[in-house]
Amino acid sequence: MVKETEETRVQQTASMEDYLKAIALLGRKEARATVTNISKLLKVKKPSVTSALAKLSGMGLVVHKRYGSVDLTPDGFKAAQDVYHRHRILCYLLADILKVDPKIAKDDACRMEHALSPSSLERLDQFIRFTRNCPHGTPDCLEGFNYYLKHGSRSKDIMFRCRAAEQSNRESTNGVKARKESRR
Amino acid sequence: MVKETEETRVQQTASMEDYLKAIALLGRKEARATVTNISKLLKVKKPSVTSALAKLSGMGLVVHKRYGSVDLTPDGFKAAQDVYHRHRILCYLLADILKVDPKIAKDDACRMEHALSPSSLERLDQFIRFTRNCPHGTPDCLEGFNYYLKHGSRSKDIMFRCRAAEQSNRESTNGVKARKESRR
DNA sequence: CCAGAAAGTTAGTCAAATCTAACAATCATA
DNA sequence: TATGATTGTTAGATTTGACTAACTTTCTGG
Repeated sequence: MVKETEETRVQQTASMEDYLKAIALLGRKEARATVTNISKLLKVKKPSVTSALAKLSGMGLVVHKRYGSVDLTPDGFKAAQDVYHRHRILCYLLADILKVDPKIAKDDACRMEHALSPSSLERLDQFIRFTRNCPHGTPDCLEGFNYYLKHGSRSKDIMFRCRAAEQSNRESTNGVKARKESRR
Repeated sequence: MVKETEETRVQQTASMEDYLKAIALLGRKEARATVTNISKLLKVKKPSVTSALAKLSGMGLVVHKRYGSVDLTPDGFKAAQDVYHRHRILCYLLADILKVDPKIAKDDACRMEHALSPSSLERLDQFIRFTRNCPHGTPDCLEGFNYYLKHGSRSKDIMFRCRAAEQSNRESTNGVKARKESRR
């Protein structure tokens, strides 16, 4: 018997993930998910959309009536949510924690979201939750970092609260990974 | 007159960046950068390497003597350094700060490195430097985060040092970016 | 030195994802 | 309700980056 939380999640290509995300986004606004709208949003030509929809239909992720409506199946919806979650998490890290310009943060997130593994996503999510659920507001670390960003050095005031603790600092990972396996 | 720091850096594709990184890596070891070695490292077949080298030659990033040596030009070296820097920064974030399994961290970094803009890289770099140059060791925030990761909740002890401070928390960025412009 | 092994290349194929041009369906309104 | 505009599709070309099969060059040990 198979676990019910079965993650049979077939890996989408970056392109297909973008289409799913766009469809989900348009679907929940006044703007309907149509070939033309998707085309405009992703800045691709309409035939590219038609062809992508055919592929996504084949994978059972959308239902596309010829000359008609475009809808996500439950699987498609889940997949889209998944991409969008990765997107939001990356965006938050970049824009809100690291103070990258929001537009650039969004663009980067749009590209990186296709490359984030579940494990990394999970940890990033935890980290963000950690920085947000401090009962007194901005945790020291972020406050300190914001100061550091602005002035180029640490605030003496914030700094002295820093504890002594050793950090094992391994220099590992030679930095190259097979192209083949790094595809999604 | 043009600025001398002219960043005429032509955007490489992810694939080309991988080749550059591999060549740089092999170049500075006992293992020479040869077609066969690059092929093994990136897990692609040799004809793919030959063809990539032809392209990189055309771009003036490597010098490849037929049946012979493979060397980075100064530009190629710079480009390779650049990719590798992005790689190390992402790896550090994932593995050392977020405590993602090193192998997974490396794989993720290998994919995300192609999508990180200079601005985000810069901020990430600053953040990491910030977490490392604390004169007393691990800054509170990381110490606190490590505790949080292990126990699922904050350490009361660490927490009370957290300052009150308001955080303006905008929910922005609708999360879709044109595919076209998100290519490199 | 020369024969087989190893390394590298060439030529041609394939798949993914885009594009353009031309056609077909639907809509909107006069 | 006809007709022009909008929307969507089909067919076919292009690009990128991989692959296989077959060939050529270089190296190496007897």
